[in-house]
Amino acid sequence: MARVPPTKPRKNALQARSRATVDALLEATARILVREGFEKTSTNRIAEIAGVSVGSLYQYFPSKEALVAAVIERHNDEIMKVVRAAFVEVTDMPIEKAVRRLVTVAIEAHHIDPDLHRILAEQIPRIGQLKDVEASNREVHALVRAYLERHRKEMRKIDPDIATFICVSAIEAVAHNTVLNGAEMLTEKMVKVLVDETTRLVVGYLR
Amino acid sequence: MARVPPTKPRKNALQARSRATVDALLEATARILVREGFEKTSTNRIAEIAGVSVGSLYQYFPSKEALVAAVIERHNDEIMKVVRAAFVEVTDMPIEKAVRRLVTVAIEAHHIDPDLHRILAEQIPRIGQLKDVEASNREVHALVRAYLERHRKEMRKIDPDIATFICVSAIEAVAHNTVLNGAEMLTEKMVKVLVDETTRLVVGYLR
Amino acid sequence: MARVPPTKPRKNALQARSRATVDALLEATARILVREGFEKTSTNRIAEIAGVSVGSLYQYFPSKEALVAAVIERHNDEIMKVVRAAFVEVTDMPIEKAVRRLVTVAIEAHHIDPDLHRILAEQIPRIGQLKDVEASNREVHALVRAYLERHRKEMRKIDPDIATFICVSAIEAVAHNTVLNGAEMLTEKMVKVLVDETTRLVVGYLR
Amino acid sequence: MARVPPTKPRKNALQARSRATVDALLEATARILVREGFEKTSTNRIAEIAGVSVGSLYQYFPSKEALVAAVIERHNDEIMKVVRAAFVEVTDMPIEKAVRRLVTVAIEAHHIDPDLHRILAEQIPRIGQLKDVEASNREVHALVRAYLERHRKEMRKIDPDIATFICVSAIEAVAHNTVLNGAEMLTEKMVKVLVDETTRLVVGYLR
DNA sequence: AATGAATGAGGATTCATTCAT
DNA sequence: CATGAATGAATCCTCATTCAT
Repeated sequence: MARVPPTKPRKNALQARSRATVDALLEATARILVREGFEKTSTNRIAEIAGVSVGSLYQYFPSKEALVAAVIERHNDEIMKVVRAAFVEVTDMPIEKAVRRLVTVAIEAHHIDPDLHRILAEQIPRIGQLKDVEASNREVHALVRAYLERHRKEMRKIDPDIATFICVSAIEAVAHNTVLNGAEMLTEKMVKVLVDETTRLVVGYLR
Repeated sequence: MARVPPTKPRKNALQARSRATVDALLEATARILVREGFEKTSTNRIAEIAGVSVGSLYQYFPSKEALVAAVIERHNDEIMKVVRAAFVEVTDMPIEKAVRRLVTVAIEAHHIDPDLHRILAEQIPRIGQLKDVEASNREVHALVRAYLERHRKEMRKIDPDIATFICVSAIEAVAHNTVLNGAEMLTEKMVKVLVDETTRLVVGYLR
Repeated sequence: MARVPPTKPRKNALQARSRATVDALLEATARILVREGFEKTSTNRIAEIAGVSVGSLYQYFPSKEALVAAVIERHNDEIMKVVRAAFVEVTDMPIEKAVRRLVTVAIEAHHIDPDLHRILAEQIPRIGQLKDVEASNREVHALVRAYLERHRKEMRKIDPDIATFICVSAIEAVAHNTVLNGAEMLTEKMVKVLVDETTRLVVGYLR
Repeated sequence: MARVPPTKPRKNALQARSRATVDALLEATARILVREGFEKTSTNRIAEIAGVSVGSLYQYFPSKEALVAAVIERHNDEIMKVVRAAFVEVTDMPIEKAVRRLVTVAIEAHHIDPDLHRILAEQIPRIGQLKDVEASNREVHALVRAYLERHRKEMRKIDPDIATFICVSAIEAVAHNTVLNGAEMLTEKMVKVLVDETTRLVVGYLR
């Protein structure tokens, strides 16, 4: 059995100073991750950039992986906040409007710190099972499924699990590929076209 | 400027013995990659598993990355062979039949050595720009686009680039997520359902 | 463009413990250099002899060359201290007495750790331009030149740069060849003869 | 006792083809030595540049050092040819004229392939005792000594060994430093001045 | 709590040399 | 004789982690 590094943060960092240190560490990790890549992200360098000693780093995080996991978690939380809000907003909307909104949010969410997003996407498999990310995935599926069941009447007859899988895959794929293909130079018009088309793709499928 | 390790193979290994060595190295790399992950894939270990000395490894590959790049290339070639054949087969089929065939092939192609596929998918960004993979992406886009233009009359009016982007994203997403979600325990029935649904998704969008 | 290893020390080692480590490393390097030669001087061996881990070595020196450079520098400093003192002492002496003193000091200076001196002399070109050594060379030239100008009246008319070049070359050559030819078995009497003759050579030339 | 690599050439290479191979190897070694330095001079690279297989290299030279030794020897021979001729020419000349001629020749000899000369000068100590070079040194001393004894009457009373040591040192030093200090940009006028001055230095000393 | 010096296993890579063909 | 593929010991260097202060 391969030895897997521990990934849970060491303390809850309730104190203010601790909190600041932890933040600095996460910030530093994210920055280095983006600028240098995972291989070159060393704990010594993270500590240095965070303006903290390595010793302190290990006071709060038991391993390099724990640090990266925490960064992933933080990023994931940000995205999920946006996503959850969207689902609240969308609950009672008719399919077409709802899908349009969700697609828009999906693309927006993928554009929160897109460089970091890209790097993290690569690292997630490496860090072992991120409970957090998996949970988020499941949550998204649940939310979509719930919406679909609630709006069953607007749709053709269709297995809700399959439909969820297909819809989530399609929307995520567009959002994901959009980040990859030069996230920066994305004009508003192009986003609109993408949203229109993806909405059509999904709605057409559900009806 | 980040220093990137060289990724071009060193010799072309025309002789039989050389060819065998190279093959053994690629096989070993693939196996270790799958079983231990990229970080733990060391050149010494690769050489050992390949039953070859490290020196020989470096005779043919200038770096660890070059080795991984070659494995990626090989895997990519296999996939592309299948994909190209599918497009030939599909050229004159009507949309519905063609999409169904292409979706099927996409899922099949992602299941050629699915564990390796998963690992490689993660490594591709790390290895720098793989000319090969990018070229394949472009080729797939071109093939889809060509098909769509040829069958324009069966479809609603639609920008061919956008349509290509959407279709490729959707099909790939399903295929990709299918590998990730336990490729092994995929029943024939489930595949059929997935193919049906994805076909519906795409065809519905194009019509 | 040939890649040249970095040669600047990494930290200034202000703390006492650091200082001790650095000293041990330099000492070890010097010893191995003398006993085994440059090629066989490996960083692992240096660390071992210094009673320190390789990691610590690289905490203070970015490369093997940096270590050797530091040893050269240290040796150079020792020599220059003696040489500078000699020039102070000599400023107002008449030519004959001054030259005699300088020749004596040159030979003595070359005999500070003569084995190390020999090895280092070989390595200096290999380590790239040692700012330090070049600076010392220039300084010696400047000191000689200054002396000659100050004592112009005791000498025939002569271009000071040429004279400096000739005098430095001659004195250094004798000192250098003396170390090479079995530094150990050098009797006092022989040294006296050498000093006498070299003094005569130089003074004869200047008058 | 340190293991020293063998330095004697393996065969006498009487055959024409052999001769050509050996020449190509020596030429290649010299070129790489000059262009890349000793560390980077590998036997594989030498063979490649020489257009010969490594195997063949080892047919003629038992080790890398043997190869370098042979290059040194060849260079040394060239220099010694010139030097010996000079001594023949000079035998019956009066001191002043003779010294002037010898100094000129010394400078010229140091400028036969000066880049190679520089590199070799560094390597000679590393290659262990080069019988050849030592012999040449002794021969030069003997030639000088012989000349001095023959012309004793033109000189003051002086121990011939000491005188030889001093003269050889002085002349070599000037020649050596001249190569080191930018051999390339040496004008004829500067050479003349150097010769004049060095001659004066040495003759002044002997008289 | 914080510090940062020290650790040392481990990994990538080179290169002189051999030897089967 | 020539070839060049194969060898593998040896080397440099990194970096996660610990622990005395």
